[in-house]
Amino acid sequence: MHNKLTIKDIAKKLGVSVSTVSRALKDHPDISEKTKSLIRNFANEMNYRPNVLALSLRKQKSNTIGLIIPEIVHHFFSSVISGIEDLTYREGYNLIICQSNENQFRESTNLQALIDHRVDGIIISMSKSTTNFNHFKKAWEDGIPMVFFDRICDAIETDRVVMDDFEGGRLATEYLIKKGCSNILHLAAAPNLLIGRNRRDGYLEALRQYNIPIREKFILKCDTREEVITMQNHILSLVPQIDAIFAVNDSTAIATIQMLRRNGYRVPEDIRVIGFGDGPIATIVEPALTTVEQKGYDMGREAVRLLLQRLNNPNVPIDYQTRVFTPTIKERESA
Amino acid sequence: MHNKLTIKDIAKKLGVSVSTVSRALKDHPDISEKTKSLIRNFANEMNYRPNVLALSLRKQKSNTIGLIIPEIVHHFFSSVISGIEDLTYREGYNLIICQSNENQFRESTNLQALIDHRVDGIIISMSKSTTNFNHFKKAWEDGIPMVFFDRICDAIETDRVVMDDFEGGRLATEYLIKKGCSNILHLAAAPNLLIGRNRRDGYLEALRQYNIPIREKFILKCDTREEVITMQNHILSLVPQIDAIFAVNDSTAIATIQMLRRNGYRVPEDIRVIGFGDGPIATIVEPALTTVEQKGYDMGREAVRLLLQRLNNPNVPIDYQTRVFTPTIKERESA
DNA sequence: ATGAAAGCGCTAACAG
DNA sequence: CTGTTAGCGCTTTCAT
Repeated sequence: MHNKLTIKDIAKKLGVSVSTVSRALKDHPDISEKTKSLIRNFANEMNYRPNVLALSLRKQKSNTIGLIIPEIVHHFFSSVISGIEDLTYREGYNLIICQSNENQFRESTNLQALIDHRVDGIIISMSKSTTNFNHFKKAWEDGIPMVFFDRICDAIETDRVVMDDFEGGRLATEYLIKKGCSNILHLAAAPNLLIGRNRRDGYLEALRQYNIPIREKFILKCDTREEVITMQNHILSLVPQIDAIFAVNDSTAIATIQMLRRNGYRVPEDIRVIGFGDGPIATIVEPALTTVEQKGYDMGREAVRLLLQRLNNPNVPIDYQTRVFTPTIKERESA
Repeated sequence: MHNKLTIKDIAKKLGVSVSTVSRALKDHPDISEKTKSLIRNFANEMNYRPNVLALSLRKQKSNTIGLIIPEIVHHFFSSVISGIEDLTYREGYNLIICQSNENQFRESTNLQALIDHRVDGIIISMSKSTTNFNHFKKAWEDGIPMVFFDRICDAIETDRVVMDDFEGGRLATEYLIKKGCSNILHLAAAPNLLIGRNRRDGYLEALRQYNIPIREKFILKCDTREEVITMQNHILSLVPQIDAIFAVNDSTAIATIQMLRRNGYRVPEDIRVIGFGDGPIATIVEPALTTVEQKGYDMGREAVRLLLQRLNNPNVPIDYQTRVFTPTIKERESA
């Protein structure tokens, strides 16, 4: 059963003290080469492995970082995880992943669990349903390093990694305008999500820049495939007045395109459609989706980098930083 | 900084011994209701949280389960993770996730890291490139509970959760045959992957069952979108002789459909195409993909269930079990 | 009903 | 150069 060999066992077997073993194993200069190699060889042969738990307890540092993510089954988030995992692995950290399922209670439980596990730092993307930030505030007051990404919490100051959603929204809209569109419908996210607000504000800004009147009826809360179906009639009723659609995410954009085509409209000839995200679905649909590119993998790595910077310089106060990833348009066929 | 309150602090503050605090906190019958509530209330007020690390060290049990997965950015795997995460969360376990990136060395390092962390059990889906199983064997000999899912390792005996890929392949092929096809091309996975072999064998079995001659040239190693593009000419050269295609996974199926359509073939009228997996891309493509349904989320939960069954009955020897998820055809438009 | 003390595996003063 | 000792925070006999 399990690898039970401890440094105590080694010490006994070799007739030395535990501290000598401990030191030899970590190449302490005080130990003679002779004893070192003796101990080292023996440890290797016996396949000795230090007990990480004991180490963490002793050092008050678990060498683990925690991650709270709304949904794992989501291309953007899974790419972020992938980026995070790659870098933490390389740096010798472990990763504990929690899923909030877009639920505030669970998010708060997860946070507590990670703190209980004495993780060295936490990377978070906030749940959609979170409106109360006390759990974050408490963690912040406890002094545990946190970096938020994508869905940041503006109620507390931390390191952040974000897309410039405003610029993304502006860019997408400008792209449509430059293609000659001026009646642009925006399928928007729920207004309580900062990220959705920013994309919408970018949309508004582009309109303003090009002196295009803003019409409230051209902004619809509709950010899922299902919602497109539910709101089909409403959207269709607006279609005769519009020449383009900017959807807040790819799946909404794609659902819209399909709905449009089923109803006899051509994309992009009749209506241009642009999405946001650039997940795997963007390229396998026809027409291929023009969309705003979102670099999940890189954002994940950057989040880890910010965190490590803090963990590696525990006593140096570092100003909170915000890394902004400026999006680009991924030009394909739908717009 | 961090929550530093320990049971020792509480003991001192309240003028009792640490053991009394420890017992009170876990509702030991020996402690009087009075002291219990005294300690309890104080602990609550002071927001006491036990140190999980110390607990794990003491109990020789980390209450954590480990997961090694080839790639997180993959719909099937991320659904499995989601299922695993949901259940482990509910059962009060933590989850450490590692990504092997389809690389044997990294898989083996991950495994060692998890063991070092004294995880209570490990859930694994094997990397594609793994051909040497010593790391698994070693872990197995150490007695650490493992459950393999999907990409199982048949070199060692463990609990397993699998799709009946054979039946899936048979079903898919039979479906095509019943639609009147008899010249069915199979786009297969690399032969060293059990899962791919099984799907292929199912294909062969269906052919046999319906007395359709097996032609080697109708089995191509081609299991990615990229490979479809690379092999485009070869596939196209076979198309005049065939009336259907069974692809080993959805993305290959979809890439094939698109390639076919670009070359003037209609799907399903000229060629029927069926996939395997039923990821999110299956429904957003046109024609919607008929495919074999794979229940990642449920498989994830089942893997956890098997593991917990072992963890909760540590001294009861339980026969290794294999849970088989029988697939069904998800009928849509492409076949 | 409560306390003292040992120990989980390891590190790091402090001695010699 | 090496050993002794005191913890890290918690549980658990064994006393009382």
